[in-house]
Amino acid sequence: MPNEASINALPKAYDFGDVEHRWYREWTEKGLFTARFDPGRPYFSMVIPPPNVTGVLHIGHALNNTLQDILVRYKRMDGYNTIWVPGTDHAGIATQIVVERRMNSEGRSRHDFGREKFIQKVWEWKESSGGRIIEQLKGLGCSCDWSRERFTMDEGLSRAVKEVFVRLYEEGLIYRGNYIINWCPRCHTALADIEVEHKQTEGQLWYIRYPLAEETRQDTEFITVATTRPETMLGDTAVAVHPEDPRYKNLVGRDLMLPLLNRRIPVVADAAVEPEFGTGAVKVTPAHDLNDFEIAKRQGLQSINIFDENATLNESASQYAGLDRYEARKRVIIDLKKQGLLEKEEAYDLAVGVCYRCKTVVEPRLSKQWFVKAAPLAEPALKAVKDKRTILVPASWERTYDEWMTTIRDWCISRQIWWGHRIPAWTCLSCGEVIVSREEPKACPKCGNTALEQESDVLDTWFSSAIWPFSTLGWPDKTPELKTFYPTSVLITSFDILFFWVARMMMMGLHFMGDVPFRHVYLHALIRDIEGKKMSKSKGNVIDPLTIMEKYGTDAVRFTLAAFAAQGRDIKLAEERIEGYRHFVNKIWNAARFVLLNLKTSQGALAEPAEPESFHDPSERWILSRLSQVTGTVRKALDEFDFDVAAKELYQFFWHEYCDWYLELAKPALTGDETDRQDAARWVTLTVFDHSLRLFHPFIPFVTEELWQHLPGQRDHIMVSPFPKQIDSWTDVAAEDIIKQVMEVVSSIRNARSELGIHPGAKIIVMALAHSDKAYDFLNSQKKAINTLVGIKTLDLMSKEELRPEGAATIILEDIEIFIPLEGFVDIDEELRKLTKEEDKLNKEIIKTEAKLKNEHFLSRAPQEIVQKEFDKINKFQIKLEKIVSHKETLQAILRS
RNA sequence: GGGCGGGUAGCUCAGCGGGAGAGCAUCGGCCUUACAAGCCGGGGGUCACAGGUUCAAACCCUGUUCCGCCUACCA
Repeated sequence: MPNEASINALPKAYDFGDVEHRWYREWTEKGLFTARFDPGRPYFSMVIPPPNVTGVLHIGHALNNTLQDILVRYKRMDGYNTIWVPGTDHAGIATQIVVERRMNSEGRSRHDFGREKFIQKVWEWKESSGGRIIEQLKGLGCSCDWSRERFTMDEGLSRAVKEVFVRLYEEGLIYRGNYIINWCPRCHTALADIEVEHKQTEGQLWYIRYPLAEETRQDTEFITVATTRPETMLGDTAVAVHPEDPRYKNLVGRDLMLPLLNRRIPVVADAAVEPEFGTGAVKVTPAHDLNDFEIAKRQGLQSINIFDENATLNESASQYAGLDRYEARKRVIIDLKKQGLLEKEEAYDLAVGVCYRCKTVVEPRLSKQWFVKAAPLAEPALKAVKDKRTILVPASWERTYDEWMTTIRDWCISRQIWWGHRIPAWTCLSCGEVIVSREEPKACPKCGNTALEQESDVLDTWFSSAIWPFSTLGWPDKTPELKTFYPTSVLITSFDILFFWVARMMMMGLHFMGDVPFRHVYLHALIRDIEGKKMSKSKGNVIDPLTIMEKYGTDAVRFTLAAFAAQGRDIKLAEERIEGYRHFVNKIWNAARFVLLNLKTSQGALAEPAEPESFHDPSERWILSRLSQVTGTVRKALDEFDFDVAAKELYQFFWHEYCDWYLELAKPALTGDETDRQDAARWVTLTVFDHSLRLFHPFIPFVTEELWQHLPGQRDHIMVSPFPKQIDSWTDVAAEDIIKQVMEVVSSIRNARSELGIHPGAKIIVMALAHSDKAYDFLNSQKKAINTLVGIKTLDLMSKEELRPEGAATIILEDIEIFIPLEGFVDIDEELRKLTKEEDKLNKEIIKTEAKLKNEHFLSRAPQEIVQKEFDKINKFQIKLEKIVSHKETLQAILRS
């Protein structure tokens, strides 16, 4: 891009269309995203939360990755060795469902293909349609090191997964066993506890009579049990009561006849039974309920599995076999009613578990699965956060993290699907020995038999995600990446996967790397619609980032997300917000046009004046002072993950200080013919603009790069230019005070003009009376500036002796009075009304302040500077009040005459 | 049942001990040669309610109430 500083190069409005692609391509081609390994520099590293390979960019991804990109761009500009490792997740269940669905639409199932062929089909799908989200992340501007992109199923990561599994098994931290797990009848697989969502549902509690077996009946005919799932009675193997419950004490040990199936089941005593609930007697279905399973273990009861993988009743349910679970429920109730065994039916709310992928109601089911022992891994992970080796931001999540880590249960990691990391375990068909190994074993090490069968289950996708921070850096090899960039600096993710992912990475990172996987974890909020509801396709309230990026530009979307990313609060997003920030991007664009127009130059960089502070105008010293402060604020905010603070500070500064005031103040100097003044103004105008662009760049990379390239001087790329630093020598309190006062005078004149209904273009005369030498000097030196900003004919300074003009609108400031003489224009009654209003307000303030100052406690206990402030305040009020009263008298005199 | 967060301008939210703020919306006036996707100006709030601590409370404490979310094996 040539450095032609010509406004002709910039159209009137920002058209982001080709700009975004052009710069992204150039950044990539020049390898600017590639990790840096310069010795002697600090490092900054992140791994991306890998999106599902089936995924499409949604607004949550857009937020998550915008925040990451802001940080990494900031750190890269600030001189760090940066790496941002991207990649995707193989998403076992989700991906398998996608591919199966395609097959189903062709009337085939995965079983028609068989395991190997099916997996091949998934890979084919992945190559052709998967990873679309990667392209979308590029569209978002993400500066990931794409040369290091990983996939959880790629060769290296698969090797890491195998290594982790084998080591954990050898250490006794992975085991296999028969337990109750959550079974999804739709996905045909086990799920981990946290993969089950609980949905509050209106259900019923059915009270069923279980008759005592005939020969054991004595005083009692039956026991009534209460259940929300009557169909599971078909798998009952006992009824349990509390051992101390007097109602049932004499029944323990007797037999019941299980209705409908007429099977004998015993009454057992178990302390887990809550006598207060229901009837105090519980039906025990060990194969389909966790509690019942525990009771059965203690009481030595058998388990009867009554469901198949679809949650359809199997042959154990005899006459009910082949029925779906809900169909079976209806039939069971009808049949019980017929036999007079249904005592009553109550409405009852309960939380049913559903699969987090497909929302199907899960079925607790006894089966043989692989588990990770959680407690030994959780303990160091818990401690690392307590010791602040990993800092959670916002810190309020620590409590939740602690809670989860201390109540954590073993993690079921086996899944009965095909797409995923197949568990590296083999069973000897001859002696039953289980062999876990990195390589496929040739023969059983115990009996030597060569007939071995590999475990058909695959691992939970989160198992491979848990090692992402080091597997992506090359583990188990000792790579330079691993050495340079682990532990990663920050993980940015959404709080809803704190348990699924963050906690498990903590466990695995500490266990295998001996150090935490990240120094900071920044947990951002969820994006909701404007009513605070979760966005979902079914509700139709989704904001699609791709659509709005196309409509408003990527920069506008990014800036909006950053500006709304306040810690600890959900983001309610509406499209209008994005539109607002598009206007802002356009404002920057137009400011650039102005700046370039006034540089009127195709020359090289502007030289910095020898001693800027010595001859600059107050407006110039003021804007440089503000720039320096803002730079400090932005840096601090980014360092503390206050993205919204940084974005809003920049917005406010650029628009409402630089554009609204500084550029307006600079116009006369820029367009005038005093060379010195012009040079100074040009230098300041350009310097502040240049610094602003760089401060903005992490937020809005495209427009800033485009504009920066138009600025004069030799230019590389803004994304690798230094991030501005606070310059203390630019701080200038005196200049800030002057400009603050200019603003006050200007605003008050504009206000009066507007309220008087005077056309803004009318070249009126304004007179000003100073009540102090300081005020006089101020007016004298700044009258040109005031003139420029208000657009008046002249600002005349009055001497104290002069009479106040009659029939003039009057503005009373602290030690300045301003008159707009407009005979006939001024409504004296209206003026009096306004003055009285202001008088009342002042009186109220004075009374309030006086009360404070009369309070001995206040005088003795409040800090000295606060007391002084109150004295100053009342002083100021009184001076102003005097003038108001005096002016009122003048007006009243006019009215009387 | 337990935990967390929140009720501040019409809307979305900052502020979290010392004179109530922003953006958007709204109303009025301006095509002022960077920008009408703009400029200038205005109106609008017992900071959920009730107590308490303090010289001083939107801000700290207690209680009440309403709204979110997370968590939980009472069948």
